[in-house]
Amino acid sequence: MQDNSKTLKKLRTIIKSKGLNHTKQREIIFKTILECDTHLNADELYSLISQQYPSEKIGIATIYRALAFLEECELISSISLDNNSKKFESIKDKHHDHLICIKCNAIVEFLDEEIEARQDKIANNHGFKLLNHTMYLYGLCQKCSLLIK
Amino acid sequence: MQDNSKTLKKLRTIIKSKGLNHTKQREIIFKTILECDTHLNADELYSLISQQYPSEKIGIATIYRALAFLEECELISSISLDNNSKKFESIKDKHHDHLICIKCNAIVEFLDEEIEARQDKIANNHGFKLLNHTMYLYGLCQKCSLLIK
DNA sequence: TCCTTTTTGATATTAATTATCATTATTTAA
DNA sequence: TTAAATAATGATAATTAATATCAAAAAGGA
Repeated sequence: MQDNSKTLKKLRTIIKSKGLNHTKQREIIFKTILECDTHLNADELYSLISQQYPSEKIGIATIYRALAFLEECELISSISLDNNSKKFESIKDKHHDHLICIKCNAIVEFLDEEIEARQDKIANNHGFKLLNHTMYLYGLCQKCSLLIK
Repeated sequence: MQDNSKTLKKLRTIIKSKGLNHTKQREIIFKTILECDTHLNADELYSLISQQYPSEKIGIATIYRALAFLEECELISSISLDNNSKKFESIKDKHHDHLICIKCNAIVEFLDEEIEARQDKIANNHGFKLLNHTMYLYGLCQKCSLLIK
């Protein structure tokens, strides 16, 4: 079982530092994203929370608001996919890049030290101080590749 | 003045090979994307075409259909942006990645064969057939780096 | 507790995209 | 060239993700 108490405390600290209120809803939403090992969009998150916390009755608007807030605080990150919906994941994991199937939207996370090093070098060569990057590889996963042939 | 006749011919060939009909509308839409040097979304394309071909009265549904078709034929490519709209560009220019200064928004385009090769390898290792990718490196350019220190 | 401010939930609204369908255009074959 | 068959279009209805509105509820501080 994972321990997210530290990350949840971070959320509380950020909320307080902004002079905002801690709420059950924001905690549940963030906790659910932390505990989930796949990428979720707003609707999927709404369904999941409705199931796991049936007594809370958290509205879909609150989900959207919390997602925007958490992303602003850099506690979660999002990807815009081709099929018109944004998917979110927590930023507790180490940095990684994404391999995305354009057919079934399967997402594989990976990290390649060689590319990371090369990116640094490229930035340096252009006089840039590299701070961050995003890399998305789009293609067909094995299963979809076979279906198409 | 650029010459897109070859690319337009390619469109005709593809259409014929699929047993479909060549139409004025598809030609105008593709031609407009080819001639435009910025990224356009469906609505921007609709406005542009309405201005440039006022007598044609091409409907917005036709724009969407043509965009989906052209993308399927790999004659254009799209990016899903954060603000809920897809932007399109023609695939005539050589592929490149982007280095972006988060301070002054300067953009440097680059291509690194080593990374490209590595990306292919990574996709293969995960059973993916790589079709496309995007890579954005964010940082501070030399000038902004100095200003901040 | 009371007061002020924030947050929520229900729902209306907006905006991008897709579906429907009658009409028009294109292609092919006679 | 013309007729029949099929594909494509344009107008618009429908759908869907996301945002805005607003009264009611919850939080935090005095």
